[in-house]
Amino acid sequence: MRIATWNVNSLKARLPRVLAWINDVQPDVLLLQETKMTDKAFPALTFSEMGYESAHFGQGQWNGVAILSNVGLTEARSNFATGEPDAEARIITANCGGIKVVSVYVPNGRALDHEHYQYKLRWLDQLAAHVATIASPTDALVVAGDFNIAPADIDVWDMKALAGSTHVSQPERERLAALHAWGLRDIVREQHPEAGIYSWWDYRNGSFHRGWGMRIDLALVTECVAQQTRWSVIDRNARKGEQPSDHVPVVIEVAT
DNA sequence: ATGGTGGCCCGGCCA
Repeated sequence: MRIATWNVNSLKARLPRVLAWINDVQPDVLLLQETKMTDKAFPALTFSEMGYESAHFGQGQWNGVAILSNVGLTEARSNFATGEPDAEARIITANCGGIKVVSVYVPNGRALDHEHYQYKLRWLDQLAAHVATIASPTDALVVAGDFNIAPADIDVWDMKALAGSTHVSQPERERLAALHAWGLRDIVREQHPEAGIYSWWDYRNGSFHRGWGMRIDLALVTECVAQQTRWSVIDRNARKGEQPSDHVPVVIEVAT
């Protein structure tokens, strides 16, 4: 089963590229983030014609997450399964072909001294609670999306340039470590220990061509999924050409 | 590095 995650930065603006990418890569399950549209505007029929069932948790102008699947899609659930429902559309869960998948769009945080950063940390705590509520570490589970966290220094182009900013701070990295302690593994990093593999580059300053990127889009998997992951890739080519998202897809191939 | 792009929807917010 081929499972992918992609922050598309507006599904409306990105639809031609998303459809072309699906035809090219043929994912079985595709997790989307930042659709930036209402549920009514979500092109479910277009995906249906391509053989995918879908579930969308939209908000409109901002955020919005979705799951597409051609191996079945049941028990779709928007928002957190426990605690206070989040006010924003950032997480959706479903069962797809025997694997439970969660599409997440973690808050950006903006700045360490910003109120939004505290929201990010609280949101990550809620994510940990959500995961523990919907699954156990022995289940087949994939939690993937835009985490807005670079797990380690190797995941950014220059730590000096990012000193004191979000995405690399210790408190958010500790939240990620808590997910690992529960039983989720960063399978892409395990399979690709080298430096310089990024999933996001700023639109500004020619960051992509300068290699100024970060690996902030993650596919976290439980042990049984990790053992079955044949290969994984960050599809850097998706950042090239006309009207790219600033993020690229992350793909894992899981034997079933 | 800190706003030079790009998305939302039409001046400013957000990433």
